[in-house]
Amino acid sequence: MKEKIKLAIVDDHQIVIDGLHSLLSNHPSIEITCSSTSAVEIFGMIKTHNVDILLTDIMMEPMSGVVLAKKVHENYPSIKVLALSMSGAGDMVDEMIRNDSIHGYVLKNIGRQELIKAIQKIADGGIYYSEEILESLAKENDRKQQAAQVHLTDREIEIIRLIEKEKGNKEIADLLFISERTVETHRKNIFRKLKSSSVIGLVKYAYEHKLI
Amino acid sequence: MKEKIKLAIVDDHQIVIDGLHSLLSNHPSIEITCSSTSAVEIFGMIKTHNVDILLTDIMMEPMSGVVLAKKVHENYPSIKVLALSMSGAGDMVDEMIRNDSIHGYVLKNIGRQELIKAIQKIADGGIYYSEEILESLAKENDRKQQAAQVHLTDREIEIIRLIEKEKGNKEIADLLFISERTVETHRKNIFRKLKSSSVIGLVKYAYEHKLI
DNA sequence: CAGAATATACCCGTTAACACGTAGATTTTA
DNA sequence: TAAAATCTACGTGTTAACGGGTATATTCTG
Repeated sequence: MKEKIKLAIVDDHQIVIDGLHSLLSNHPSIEITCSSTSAVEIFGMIKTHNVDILLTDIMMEPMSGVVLAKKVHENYPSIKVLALSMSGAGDMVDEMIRNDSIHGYVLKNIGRQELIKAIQKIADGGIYYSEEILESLAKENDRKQQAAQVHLTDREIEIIRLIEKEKGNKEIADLLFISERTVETHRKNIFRKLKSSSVIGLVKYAYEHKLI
Repeated sequence: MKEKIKLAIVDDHQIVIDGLHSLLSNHPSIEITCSSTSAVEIFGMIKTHNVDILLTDIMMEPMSGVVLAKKVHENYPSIKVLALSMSGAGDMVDEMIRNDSIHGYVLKNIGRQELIKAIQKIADGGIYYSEEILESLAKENDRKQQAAQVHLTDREIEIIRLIEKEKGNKEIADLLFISERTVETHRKNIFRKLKSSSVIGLVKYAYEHKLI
């Protein structure tokens, strides 16, 4: 008999964890080794638990699944990540795929069969993206091509979105695990590119280009 | 032995249904008689299935849980409704409680114990609202009362528009032939009224309320 | 007419934001 | 492989922005 696929689950809604648990735990080739409602906590847990695949929600506070996936990929490159999302929030998918931090992305309206299929495919070294995700990925690409006229990088857009949420430089630095100086540098570069000189210009740009 | 509590479940995410199913189906006093990912479908099903309590998600397309609960209450007044929500989207809770269309409201980060407790309490003719809901309900009330009092004066709107045009306090003062101190005072008053603490909040408010 | 709302104006203190530089490490692209 | 872009990071300043007050004249409104 082959080794079971070892899963870690993180989702800030306990009920979803329970649901996934019940759905998957009785499957012969799948084993859930740890789960948590906190991204920070699960990051600590996968150090000591055996984990092949991390099943993570995307929209989580305070640490998003995007950030978690990246950290996991950097620190435990052998662990695969399957992202779960409520809606096809395509914003971040693209970035995650590019930096190889995730190996699959599915919506939560997925069925049991498809979910297991996705897990097995990823465990075998493959990738899995649901139809809806591929669609919204295409849309996101269109949007980016338009935004390319002003050449804002992914990182810069990420920072604009945080600025728009009224985060200070220090907060942004903490959220992205970078130095406050770096945030200032990004901010300056954004100002230069948008020919603006205050956050107001950024927010206006974000609204007009539907970045938010 | 007492009659089992008969549940209907609707949530547009199959995974949540499966989760709830697994969580509740092995409970001795609970029985799930039907479930669906469609509000329309479940409304048809409860006609022929025995249902004591309808467990429904709030954020659903195309028919929201709010509408569904209301229709169920009108057509089958004996059926109790327990609403489930991802986040404490307090907007609609208030309305639902007022027209008696729901008997309970919990967040999806609820645990198994609490969920069962809620179901049993409602089955016994009681009501159940989770702490978070009660809190966000209170907040929502505050927000509404304050929002009703947000009467920005003409002068203040004039100043918001200039701020949005990236004018500094000094520029605004010169344009309106008033002192820079006065502009600062207006700004402070606006902040106070909008419960914001930076220009970003003002600009967002202006965009959202089509002041510009 | 009395109270509320509005527009005006000032003081004091803190700090986050922004200007202008420089520069190494990594990744992408030509 | 060389060049370009991106992300990272630091130093040194200046100042506009913001929080906390107080206060007066005018207009609106019950």
